[in-house]
Amino acid sequence: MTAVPQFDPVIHPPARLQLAAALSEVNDMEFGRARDLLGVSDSVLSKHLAQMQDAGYVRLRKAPLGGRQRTWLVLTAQGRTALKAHVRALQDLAGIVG
Amino acid sequence: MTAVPQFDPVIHPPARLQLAAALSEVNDMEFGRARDLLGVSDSVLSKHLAQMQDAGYVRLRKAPLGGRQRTWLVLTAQGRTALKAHVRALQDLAGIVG
DNA sequence: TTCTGACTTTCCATTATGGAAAGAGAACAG
DNA sequence: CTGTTCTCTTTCCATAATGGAAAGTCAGAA
Repeated sequence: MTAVPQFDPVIHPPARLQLAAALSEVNDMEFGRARDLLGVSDSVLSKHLAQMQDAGYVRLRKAPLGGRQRTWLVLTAQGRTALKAHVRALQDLAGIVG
Repeated sequence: MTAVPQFDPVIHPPARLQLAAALSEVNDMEFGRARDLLGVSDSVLSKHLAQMQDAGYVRLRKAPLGGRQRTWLVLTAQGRTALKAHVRALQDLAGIVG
């Protein structure tokens, strides 16, 4: 009996919403940069990424940089679509407010 | 070191965001109607309302209707401002996505 | 082989959210 | 006046989410 539109639970939480939005701006982003951007610990980012991967919204690409292995985060087409849909639902609210 | 904008924690959670948005459309709304709209129990709505009242975003007006006492929910000016600010932050993300 | 850097996973604490049930106050029935 | 009923509130509990610290993993450096 939920008369209101539901939001995507994978994307709605602040940390993941901000991450998805940030990733939508670029082709990819380094793990460490994303961690600093969100202001969370390694473990926390890693766990958020696991959820987003399970949903198929993010893909991790591991490649060496400066000798060391680094992880690059990429928003998938599916992730971009989900983000757009979520934002559209929010914009509907925006429209309501005027 | 949070480089991303923060959302209003009182308004961001789905249930309260939807409630705030719904209240922004009308002058007031009956408790029971809001409860059905959100699809939650009396106790849950009551608790969400308590948080929104603490933040000064909602005011409860008790008045009789059909003999019985009813509670009407009203979004305060402060609540409307907060909702707008929150929505604007979300629209910035929307802009990012295109 | 050992050490390091860069994540990942486990462990634990805190907080949020939700429902059921008990409470509280007002109005109605008798 | 007393007992009920209606309409929320508050309390009690259970579950899930989120976060950090610390331990674990793995590839490349030394």
